[in-house]
Amino acid sequence: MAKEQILIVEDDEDIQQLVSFNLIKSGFHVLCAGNGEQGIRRLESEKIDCILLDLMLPGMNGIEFCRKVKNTPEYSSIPIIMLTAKGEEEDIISGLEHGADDYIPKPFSPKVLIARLKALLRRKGDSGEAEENAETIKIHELTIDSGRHEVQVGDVEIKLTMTEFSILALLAGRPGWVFSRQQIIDAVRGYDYMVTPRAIDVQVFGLRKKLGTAGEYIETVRGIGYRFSD
Amino acid sequence: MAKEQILIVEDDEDIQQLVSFNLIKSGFHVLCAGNGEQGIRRLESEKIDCILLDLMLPGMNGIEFCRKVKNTPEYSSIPIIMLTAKGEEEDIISGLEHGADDYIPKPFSPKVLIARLKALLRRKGDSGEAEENAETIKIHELTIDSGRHEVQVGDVEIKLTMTEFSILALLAGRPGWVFSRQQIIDAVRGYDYMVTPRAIDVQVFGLRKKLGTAGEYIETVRGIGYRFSD
DNA sequence: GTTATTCGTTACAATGTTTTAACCTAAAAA
DNA sequence: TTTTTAGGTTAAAACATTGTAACGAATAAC
Repeated sequence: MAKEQILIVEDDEDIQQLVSFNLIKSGFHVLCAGNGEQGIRRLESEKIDCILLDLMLPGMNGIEFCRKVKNTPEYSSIPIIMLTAKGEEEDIISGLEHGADDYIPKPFSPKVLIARLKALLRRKGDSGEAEENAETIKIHELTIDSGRHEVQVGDVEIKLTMTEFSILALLAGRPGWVFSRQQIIDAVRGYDYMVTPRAIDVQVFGLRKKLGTAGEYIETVRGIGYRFSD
Repeated sequence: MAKEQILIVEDDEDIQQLVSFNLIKSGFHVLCAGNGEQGIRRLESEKIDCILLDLMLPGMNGIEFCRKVKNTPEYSSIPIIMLTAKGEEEDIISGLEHGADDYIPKPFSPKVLIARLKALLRRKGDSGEAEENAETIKIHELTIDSGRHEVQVGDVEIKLTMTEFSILALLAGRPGWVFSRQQIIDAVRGYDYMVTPRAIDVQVFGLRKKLGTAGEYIETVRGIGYRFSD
């Protein structure tokens, strides 16, 4: 997976540096903004995966920033973690009310920060992909159960590897739709995964073999890619 | 369904407020008590659907409160979620032994709290008033008693550690379902607990060893995680 | 304080999976 | 028909995942 970009909106330079240092050390890309206006501008120009937001800001305050982000459809799904000082309970509540996803009370240890950040991104990631996961796909005599990672042809269970399973689930999830080899790679291994497209052919070959006659549902579209027949 | 009434027993006002706010936002009715005695009085005067209980309380402590509630037939079916600080593992076990239904380690995010609470109420709701004990899982020759933290293979009792027990209960609670290592960590240690996923392998190894032949029910799903066979 | 327990980490070997590259065949284009 | 191109098939190499043991830190029990 590509490095995630984190936007820090914080006016105190020391904290900004501290946080930024730790994030970079943990493998994130970091952008900084010293106030709300600058933060918004950063959002406009870059793809941000998560915002770390100090509530006490000069100019536009944290709550306002939070509201603005969450009210902009384009950014509303970006998770926000508030960094809050003691005695800002009022603001914490207000922030959560305006759509912030979590808060970390100051002083916080870098470890806690990283842990929470990762947890949040993980949760976002899960629910994001879950949309494609129609729990159980039934098509022709095939049953594809994502929850148990199991495929059946009729009543016979077929043992598939992770990649084979993912490809089958992808194709069968949209019968009739043609996927290019690159699309399959992107979906199954993530963008920025570098392989020869031909690797997919080998996977499809194995898949067809294991599925037996049902393997014929996986059709080759010459010059384009593969699809599952409907 | 009518709004569910939640009783918060917690002496720290900040936390009380924060939790209460989030519960209200999620559509619950909330009552608060600053200590155990007050909590009992609330129970007497109102119909409570779930109790959120801080273990560190002035006066009557959390465990005692827990015991009292669970020993009163009238209240014994009310689920209790403990809010526990780090380093209270002893108390967690003790609490679970005295009938608490779940625990959430501090610091917790409001979202996690809500999620767990809803999950618990759903479980209680499913089994209904009819079946009091949804706490014991029986599968194959295994008996897993969450209430008293005990596992038996046939008639032989197996001594498991907290973590091993939780993992087993999680997997066996949904046979056939595949859990990723990360899901197991989130469920067992709380969502922002940072460990290598491989720590789960080691736990599973120990678990299989202790369970003997029954350990074979814990299946490895290569590339994904583990599951309990059904 | 000392000892025992639990849990996370790391290292290594064993095993399984995925990619590559090669060659072969079938379909389209010339 | 011949040439070109895309896809099928296979084996070997590269890579990833898992089981397992050993170590160490943190905590609880003595």
